Amino acid sequence: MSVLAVDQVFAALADPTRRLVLEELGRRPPCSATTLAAGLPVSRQAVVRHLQVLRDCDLVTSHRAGKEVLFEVSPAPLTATASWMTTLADTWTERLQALKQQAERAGR
Amino acid sequence: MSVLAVDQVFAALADPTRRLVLEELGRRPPCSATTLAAGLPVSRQAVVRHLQVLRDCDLVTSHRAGKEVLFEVSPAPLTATASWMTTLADTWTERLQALKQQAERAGR
DNA sequence: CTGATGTGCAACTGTTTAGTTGCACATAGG
DNA sequence: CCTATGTGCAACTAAACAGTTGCACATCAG
Repeated sequence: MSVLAVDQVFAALADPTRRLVLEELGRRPPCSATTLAAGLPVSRQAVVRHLQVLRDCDLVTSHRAGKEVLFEVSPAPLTATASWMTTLADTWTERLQALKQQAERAGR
Repeated sequence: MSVLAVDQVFAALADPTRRLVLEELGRRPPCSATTLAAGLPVSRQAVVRHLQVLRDCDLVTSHRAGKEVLFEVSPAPLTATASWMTTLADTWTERLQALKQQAERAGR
């Protein structure tokens, strides 16, 4: 997963309303932006823009069905970003332990 | 980990400059904002504000040493947020699989 | 063909926030 | 005591962004 993609996923998940859209979409069968907006405290256009952002980083997928566009959650980037974070955290933990051991040797 | 904390961690990591500060701090021994700013393309004040944000969600810790304040990475919230994301992704994956099985039964 | 429902696009507003600069205060060293 | 260096606080600017509203276009039903 590229760093740019991680950047986009973080930026997408940083907004509370956008996470709300994502969670609401996760609770439903594939549905349109209009249907989704009916159960949310923002306008349809706002939901559409959020869905576009989420689609740009592949957190949702969309396909036309007749005259409406159906959206669906796609959890793959979430998993990838989570493992990226875990790797980073592990690296820092190792470095911190190395620093502490170094401090112990110096203090002895 | 509370949802509010997850919110803060996402908001903190969403900014590229702030991730740069965090990564740079992870590569160094504990150091001050002034030292850190010397190796970054932004002013000291900008670094200070980023470090305050990072400290608000416990991604870094700080302590006074004489006349300077030393900062250090603290990976715990990162690990917690990563596992939160993994859990969410797993939930959605299960729901998607349930929907597909339902579609198969309906199509038969 | 006509009306109804749904989507797409553009302009506008208000708010948030990253970044800078300037200055006041505190602390170590001569 | 006095100067260096480092930190903390406040005001200001510029850019990004969420949200809204209005209107044009497309699609299905009668």
